[in-house]
Amino acid sequence: MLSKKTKYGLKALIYIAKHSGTEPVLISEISDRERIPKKFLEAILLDLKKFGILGSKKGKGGGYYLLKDPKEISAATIIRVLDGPLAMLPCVSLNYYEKCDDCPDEAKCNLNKFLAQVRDNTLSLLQQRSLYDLAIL
Amino acid sequence: MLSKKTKYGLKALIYIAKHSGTEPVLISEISDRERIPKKFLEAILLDLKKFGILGSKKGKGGGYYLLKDPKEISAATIIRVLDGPLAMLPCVSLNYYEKCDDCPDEAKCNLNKFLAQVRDNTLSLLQQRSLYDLAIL
DNA sequence: CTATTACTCTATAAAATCTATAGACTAATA
DNA sequence: TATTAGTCTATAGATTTTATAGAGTAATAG
Repeated sequence: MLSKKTKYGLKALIYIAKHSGTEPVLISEISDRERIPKKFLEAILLDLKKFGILGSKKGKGGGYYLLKDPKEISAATIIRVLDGPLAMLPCVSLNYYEKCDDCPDEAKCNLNKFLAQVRDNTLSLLQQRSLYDLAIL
Repeated sequence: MLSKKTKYGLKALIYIAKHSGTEPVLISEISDRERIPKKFLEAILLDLKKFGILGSKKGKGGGYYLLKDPKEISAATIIRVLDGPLAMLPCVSLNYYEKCDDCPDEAKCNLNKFLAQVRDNTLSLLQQRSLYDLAIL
């Protein structure tokens, strides 16, 4: 399951994508409309900024805005940034790989082989869906 | 990510499937061979028993054994029993459905539509893979 | 019938992660 | 220079995860 953080982050990005105009979008607006705790949302948007998905501007007329074309931001990227690995185990993660303590030989591990298939299967869908797709869906 | 509980449970089931003979398989044998903490494994196997996947026998010559043909036990079922919902959010879960507090209209929620696709995509793979497949993979 | 074996049940608890909230601070604009 | 709006640091309650301990119960062998 996705964490609330990730769910909130996805909703916020979709909201920003839908409301991208000349002006940046306010945290408080997103918080109100999407019913996301404001302080929590601040932290989430900051994460998305650190990763280079969002930009921000302070003061009046400020807010958050997308740094890239929504078509260039994949669902896989967003979920990875907010939720961490997509893979079901660290030993099959492409971006957060870690060896299992208990596994003597990964190449012979049936679970590893199976979960690598699951990863490929999930990834193929999440990589081809962009924020643009999510916003118009 | 899957919990260690689920990972251990899957490994244990694969081990039992591979070593199904006339005699049940000992907890301590699985624990030793698969390097799973014994007391933790006891609890996990008990869960799998409560759900009807495993049977057990006490005393000498006792242990755990599969109650069904490994071909009849899907990966989806195992993961649901041990890890809970496969869906990325409760609002798209078939077996553990729960409405979002913050969502005024699920039918109009883009995230809901998208994650329902992800669920179908994952499910189609997990349901067609059986414990038999995992054990021979 | 009793010793041994092996699963069962209840309780407990440390550690990690998740879900926030508070408040002072900084930058931008009018 | 007042107001607006994002930034940063700290903290903290709740929940979940990952176990461990130990007494109890059922089955078998001899």
